[in-house]
Amino acid sequence: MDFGKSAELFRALGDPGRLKVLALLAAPPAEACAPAGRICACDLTEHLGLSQPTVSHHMKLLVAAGLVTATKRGRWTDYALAPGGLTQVQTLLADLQSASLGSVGTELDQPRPAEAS
Amino acid sequence: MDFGKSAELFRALGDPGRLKVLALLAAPPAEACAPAGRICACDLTEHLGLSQPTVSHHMKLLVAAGLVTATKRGRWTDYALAPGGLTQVQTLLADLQSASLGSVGTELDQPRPAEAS
DNA sequence: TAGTTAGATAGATATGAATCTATCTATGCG
DNA sequence: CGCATAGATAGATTCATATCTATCTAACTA
Repeated sequence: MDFGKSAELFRALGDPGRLKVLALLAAPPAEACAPAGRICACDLTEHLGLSQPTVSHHMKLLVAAGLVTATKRGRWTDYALAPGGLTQVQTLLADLQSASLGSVGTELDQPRPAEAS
Repeated sequence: MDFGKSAELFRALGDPGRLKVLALLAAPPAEACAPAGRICACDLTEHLGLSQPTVSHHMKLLVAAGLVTATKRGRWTDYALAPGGLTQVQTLLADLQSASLGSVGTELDQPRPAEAS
């Protein structure tokens, strides 16, 4: 298990707004803008009560974490749950719990610059 | 679903060192100090390669998150996985994925002081 | 083509978080 | 009881992160 990568994934889930996005995407409300099963970025600001750049920032993180997909549609961007994204998280948890981790002692990546100083 | 509380739980998992602790506790190595199935705080600094106060800080977060239990044994403190702790995380994920969330629109707690300003 | 709109990006700011040294408190031992 | 030890806490530092305003880029429309 790559603790560094896993930690990144959990950190992506560590914001209430981002959790709300995922919940919305799991059961997308019918909106006029987006095709069925997706949510248009233009609707997310109201759902989240945050400014447009903030929403964009959060979505960027979710996409980078592999939890969400973004599809451009002209001016619009539609977001959807990435297939297998949350399942990957569940797998990480299962692995963590079963400790099927091989040589645990050497698996801690050092992704932090501060540790290099 | 309480997104604020859930986010806290995921944030607790969002550090590679803390993930490593959980993995160690899932399959505790046989140490001279701790009783079987647990890990003594005195052994964690070496496992993690961090200073004692840093380890203490991390363990405090894991205990507060309900993922780990701490048991004083004289001068020593033994840590173990909290029963149902990681299972709770799995449940949150399952809930998130199945979107059995009731009225999603009102569930975002506002735990952040910055939002009050 | 000029103007409008959607959404990403840049930059600033305030807050949060990981890490360390130093210190304190509790426990154990001679 | 004085000293040693374990581990929590305090404080400082550095880096990360959430949020906003402003701006840019791409797409659309008249």
